Amino acid sequence: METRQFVLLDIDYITKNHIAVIRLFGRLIGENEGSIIALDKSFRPYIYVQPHDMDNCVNDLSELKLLKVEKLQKRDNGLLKDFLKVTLNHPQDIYKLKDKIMELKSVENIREYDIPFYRRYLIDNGLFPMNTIEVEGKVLNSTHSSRGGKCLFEIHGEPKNLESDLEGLNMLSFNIEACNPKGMPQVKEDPIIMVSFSSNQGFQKIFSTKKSSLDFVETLCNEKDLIEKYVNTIQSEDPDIILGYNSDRFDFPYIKERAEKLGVPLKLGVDESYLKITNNGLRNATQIKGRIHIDLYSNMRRNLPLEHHSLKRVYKELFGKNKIDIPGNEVYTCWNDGGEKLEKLFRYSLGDVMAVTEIGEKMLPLSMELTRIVGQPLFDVARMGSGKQVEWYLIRKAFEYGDMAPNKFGNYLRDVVGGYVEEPVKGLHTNIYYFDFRSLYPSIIISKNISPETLVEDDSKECHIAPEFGYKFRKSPQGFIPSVVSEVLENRMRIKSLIAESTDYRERQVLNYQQEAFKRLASTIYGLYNHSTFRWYSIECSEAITAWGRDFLQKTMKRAEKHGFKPVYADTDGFYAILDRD
DNA sequence: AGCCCACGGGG
DNA sequence: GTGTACGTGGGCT
Repeated sequence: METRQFVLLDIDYITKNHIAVIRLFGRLIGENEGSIIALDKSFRPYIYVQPHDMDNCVNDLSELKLLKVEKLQKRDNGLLKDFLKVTLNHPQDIYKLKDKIMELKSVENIREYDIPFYRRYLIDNGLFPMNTIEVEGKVLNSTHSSRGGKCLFEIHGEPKNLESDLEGLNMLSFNIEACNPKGMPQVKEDPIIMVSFSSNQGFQKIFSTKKSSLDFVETLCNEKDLIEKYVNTIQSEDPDIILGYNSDRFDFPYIKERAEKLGVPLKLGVDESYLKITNNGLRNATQIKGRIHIDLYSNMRRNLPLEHHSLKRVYKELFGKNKIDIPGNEVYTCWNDGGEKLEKLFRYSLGDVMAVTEIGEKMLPLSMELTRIVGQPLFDVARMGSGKQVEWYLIRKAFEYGDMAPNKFGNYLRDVVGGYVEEPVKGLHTNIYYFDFRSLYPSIIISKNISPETLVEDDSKECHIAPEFGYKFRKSPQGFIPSVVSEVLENRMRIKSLIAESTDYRERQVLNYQQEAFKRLASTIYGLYNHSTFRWYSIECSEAITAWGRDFLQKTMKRAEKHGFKPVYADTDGFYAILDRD
């Protein structure tokens, strides 16, 4: 038996002899260097069955080809209930059998049937991507490469999650150029004329089909050679993270189609697998096995509230600097006229890709910390909205607490009355005081124990009663959502105190990203209560929170007025007031 | 006011 | 892929 430690970058499963095998992709740390693919054959897919009648249900299920059926108890909506854990051979079997199981008369419902296999694996094993994982087992195969070799490993026993710092990951940004005299390049006609690279390790290079005296430009004979060079560069640089700007929707689809046309295999994965473009709704997402492809454009749209998100605009916002710009419609003439214009095009292209690296270095730490909290792959977390991030965090918490996750609900949004607002009093005010609640809504969730399962009809227990609506929330025991929210806030406070103690700049930076990530999670949760796509959806919880919010704010304003403050503006969780000294 | 649809961003 | 799906703003009814 051997031990390996690695940063968990990515995860998927493959099928071998009809058995699903989990693959963990990682960057080795410690004595061994390079990348690792660790196989785990031991994990099986399962769902929960909620029976009408336990005995009949066990009987009915025995007719189906199932691996195992076990009775167990889980807390569901606050009550301990009996369930059957149904284990199957292959994740696909769930897709095939879930309707059949649902149709059985003895079955009331099926639960947790739509948690993807690799996510289930991460949750059940307590593993967090972008953390260090320790595995025991045997090396199946190992080869050497520029960055320390590749190791194929078979896991025996339980993988362990170790707390550790995250550093030394190789980020490579790329950017392609193509041009058309009349507008956007057309993939059917217009070849790729250059590919630019920049890494956080100082690698900077342009491959092009035209010559240049610039030392960072290397010339290839034709487009086919250029794309082959592109593949070779990714394999030799062997990045953990590949960055692009709008690469999900432009660079990768473009390069893929050109490569197909020219017959170049795009073996970009650490296992030499092909890139895969998946359709996530309207969006494309390009996956490369063992590397994390992040399209910073979507990240910027989510995290920077700007009027638009061109690379130029985002770069200016984050660094206050302008980069060399060539308007899209001039690329064609620069390329064809050559000379100084062409040199400028090369410099522009390199500038773009270097900007992508800079933005990545600045913005990715938050996504990485979020990944380490949410516990799903960075690739996924980077493409999730904050609502989905929270939901996956909660699904993991539910597992930890022994709670059954609710099923998905619906797909609509209900309008709920928001916070209390008083329009500003016109005029120039001096001597202004600002009163605000710290994390108002999260605090209300905790103090009023607002959770779907604490909402009760009867008066038999001690309850908090919501203003305006009269909804009753029992005072104890603490509800699922309130306990998660308080855990999140406690974590944030703990991290803030660590920041205060720490003297190491880098450590403080990481901690600061962590506390920001927790803050985002906490403040997102309340807003999800009125999204029917949220598994813990509850219109009553949503209404109760804002009702208490309005109540607290108005009461506080009245008390302030008694002490001589005159409110001039109020909004949701705070108000401005002037103090009359006359 | 509500519904549907296109767009973003890339050269 | 244990399939699923963005947010917003404008035009139209």
